[in-house]
Amino acid sequence: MRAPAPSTRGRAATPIGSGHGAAHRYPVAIMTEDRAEAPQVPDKPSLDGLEAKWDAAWAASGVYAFDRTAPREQVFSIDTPPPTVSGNLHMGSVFGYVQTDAVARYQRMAGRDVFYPMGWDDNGLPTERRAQNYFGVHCDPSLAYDPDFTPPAKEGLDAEGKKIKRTLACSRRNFVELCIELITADEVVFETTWRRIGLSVDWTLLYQTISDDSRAASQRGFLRNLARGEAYQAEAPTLWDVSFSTAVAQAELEDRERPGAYHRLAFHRTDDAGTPTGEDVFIETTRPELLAACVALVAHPDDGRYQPLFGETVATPVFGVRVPVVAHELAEPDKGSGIAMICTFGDTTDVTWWRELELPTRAIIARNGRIRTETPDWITAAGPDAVTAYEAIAGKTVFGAKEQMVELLTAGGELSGEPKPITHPVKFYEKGDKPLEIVTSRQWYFRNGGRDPGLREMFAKRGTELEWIPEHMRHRYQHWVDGLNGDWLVSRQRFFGVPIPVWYALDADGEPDHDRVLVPDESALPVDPSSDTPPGYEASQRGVPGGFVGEADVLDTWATSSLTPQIACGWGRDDDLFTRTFPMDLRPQGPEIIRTWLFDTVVRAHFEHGTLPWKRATINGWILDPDRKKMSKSMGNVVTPIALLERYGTDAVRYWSTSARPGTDTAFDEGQIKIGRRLAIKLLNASRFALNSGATEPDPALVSAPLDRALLTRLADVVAAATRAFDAFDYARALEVTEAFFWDFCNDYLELVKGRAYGNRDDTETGDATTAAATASARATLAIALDTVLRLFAPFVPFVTEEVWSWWRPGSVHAAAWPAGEPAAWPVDADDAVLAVAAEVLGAIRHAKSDAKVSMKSPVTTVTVTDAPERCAALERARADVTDAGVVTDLVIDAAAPRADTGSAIEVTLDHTG
RNA sequence: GGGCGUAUGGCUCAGAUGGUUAGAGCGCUGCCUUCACACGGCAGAGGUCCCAGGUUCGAGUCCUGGUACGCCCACCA
Repeated sequence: MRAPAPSTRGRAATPIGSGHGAAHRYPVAIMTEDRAEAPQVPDKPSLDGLEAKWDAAWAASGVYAFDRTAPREQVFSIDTPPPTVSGNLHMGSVFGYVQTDAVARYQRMAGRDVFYPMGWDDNGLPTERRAQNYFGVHCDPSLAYDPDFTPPAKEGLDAEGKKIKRTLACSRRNFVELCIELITADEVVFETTWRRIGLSVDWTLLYQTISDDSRAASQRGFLRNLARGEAYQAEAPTLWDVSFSTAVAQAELEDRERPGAYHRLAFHRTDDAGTPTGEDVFIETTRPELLAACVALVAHPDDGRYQPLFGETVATPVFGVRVPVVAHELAEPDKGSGIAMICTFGDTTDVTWWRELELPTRAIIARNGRIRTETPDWITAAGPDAVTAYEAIAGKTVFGAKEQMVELLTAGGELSGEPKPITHPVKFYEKGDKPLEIVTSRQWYFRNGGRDPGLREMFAKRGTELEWIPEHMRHRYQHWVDGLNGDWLVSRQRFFGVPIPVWYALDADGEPDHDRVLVPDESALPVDPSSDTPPGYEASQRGVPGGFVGEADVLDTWATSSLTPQIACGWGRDDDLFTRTFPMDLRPQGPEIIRTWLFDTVVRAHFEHGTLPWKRATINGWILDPDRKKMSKSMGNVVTPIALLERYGTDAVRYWSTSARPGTDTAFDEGQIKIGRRLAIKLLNASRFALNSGATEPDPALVSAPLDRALLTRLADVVAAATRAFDAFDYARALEVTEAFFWDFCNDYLELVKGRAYGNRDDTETGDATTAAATASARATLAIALDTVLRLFAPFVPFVTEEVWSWWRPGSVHAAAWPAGEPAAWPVDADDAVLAVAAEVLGAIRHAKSDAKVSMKSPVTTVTVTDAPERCAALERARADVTDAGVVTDLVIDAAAPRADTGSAIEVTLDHTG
């Protein structure tokens, strides 16, 4: 029987590396010679430089290239999260991406054609922000394009090398050009950085979310949604970030605890004629600056204290505007005074009340976050005092207006007591640093079930169809879907993004008619409505009565990101590729973007294709930030991935990442990285030893010694366990079982067979007439074990395994077959008792030597082993190996019942003569 | 306020369907300058398995109720 050839996959059979490992040499050549061509084992193997060497080799050989001819069932496609191009790499990214890469490498070795593209998420706010800081500019879309525009700064510094203080306005087109200039340079660096972590992505499939293809896909998706009625525009109160001057979606919110204060304000009851009766109603508010925007007071319908007031009107303090007192279940009797003022709009509850109670709109906050400067008519109607009061706050920031209002209230005796400081959650845009305001504006929305229970049910069902790893992560999806309270707002008043591909017809007065939406032909995509012309119009009609105007807004970055499966798989661009890769097999991602990226992607695929976008999602855990530990700041030793990669090597960092269970939060632990490095070094040295012992021919037919058969028995179990684990996407378990085997292999088996493998055992003394066969058995077993272990480790530590592989094996280990099927051809015994007992006895001998404080190499004249008969029999079959490894002259094996007190009785009598 | 997750030696973590003296690595201690590896090897010490009840012949493992931490969601008066 011959060794099954490691099946090197056709496309990857190209020799890689430097001059050895030629594919033609195997398996033919080794079968015709006594011994394979000598492996090229360095005298001093080292991890240094392996990353650069093998990254280049892999790129040259195309070992990770996707084979576009593979049928769908053979393909494993991965929807890699496109990282935001930021110039540096975060620990969390390394963590998650490496875990996915291990799965990808397993799938590839297991025979799947892995479609594993990478993308850069370069559209959107982060890039805008960086362009502003880097070039010292900001976008003013009202400006005309200046072809000769020169930004005032580079790297945030002006011509004299000083930090710029004020940014210079430029046109939208100039601004976009600068953004692209920035990311183009960054992405070159970024790719280099990312290649450093050894992802087996096919870099020729790299995409950008701002590229023409992505913009076309995003716009096509939008237009299809529009045609089917899944996209619509509406004038509605919208969460608004005042510093970025853009609307934001529910998914982009976060609460932050902020200090505030309850102000107790006196509203005045009036008689039918509007004359104050002298009775006051007190409400408590944290936002007195919105008093001018008050449209009603509200209390719970069952609240006896306020029931007499329902239907009455009261006069607001300071302004004297008359507002009704209304009832609504959302009002909480035990919060504050139990009655609240409704403003347009102080918070989202106000929006609910305003909508459900059909209250008027009296907005006073402008989009820049300041109080509107023109005096509103309802203030004017309230009289000259109200106007004077309003003028005192007009144009002020929210903060300034609040101070002013407190003064006015105090002056009028309408502020009861001192404001009571509290801490309360305030909504922020997750990327912003000022509280969100709510303004009314026309925006575009995608339906997502937030306002349609039937559709919400549909998306909930999609969530149950998806396979979640770990399983409990599906709750996060479910809760998000259950908690949706509005459709997905997708328009953004930003500049560097995918333009919403529509125009509006202008009426005879030159005003846009938003009901007459003009759309481009799909073949014209991508379009920019600010410079392109809608079908049926001339460019000269832009902005003139009867002509058209382009939509100025861009799409939410998630509106494009939610199409990454379509973008990567070539939807509408490469139908052949699309049918081979979509729906995808795997979406790996972080838990924090289930509500955005994952959910939105499900929504888009459902609308567009009527399917899930992928079969399953793996959700990685968090890294507990080292900043939370006391060390980093005070000690000043902030750890960056790059520094760790340089210090310990990529394989070591990958080892740490893949040690963490799927979906499990993990504390950053540099110690674990050191262990990874040690493992990599151990792989080099153990391999060197095995190969220098003549272990080059992994031929199971040569394996005869009981100890060797026992080792392969255990290895077969390890292969099976690792395969099972990987099939369940539990890479960490696969690593664990492989690693455990490897250390035992080094510490026990290697020591036991050392002498035999070298072939330096003396026939006359051992009385072993079959020394040659025994030596060949040891060597073959070492070769099989090494060959197998390298492949089992390859998904985790790709560099060191490839290095060792190149010493003696053809092709790339990453194109080699996963060894799942090979143990079937091994001479495997029913159990591994021989190895277990031999290792135990060797351990006992070591223990005795350690207690005696003598060298492990010091000779022992007599070792007496008393144990159960079957265990003694097993030991007998490895007698020579044990005496060799233990440097024992006389091994006495005494078959007896194990002693009651110790169970098994291995008794070692150390009788050393040195 | 609701949901999810986590709580195991100094540290980081394993411990399917409950079953002999609870495991690993790091760190610590002692020993071995061993010819693959001192970026090594051998050995040792170290644990009320968060708390309180319960089910069971038997619970780290199941149930109930707490506590602590993390994350997500929730209408910011």
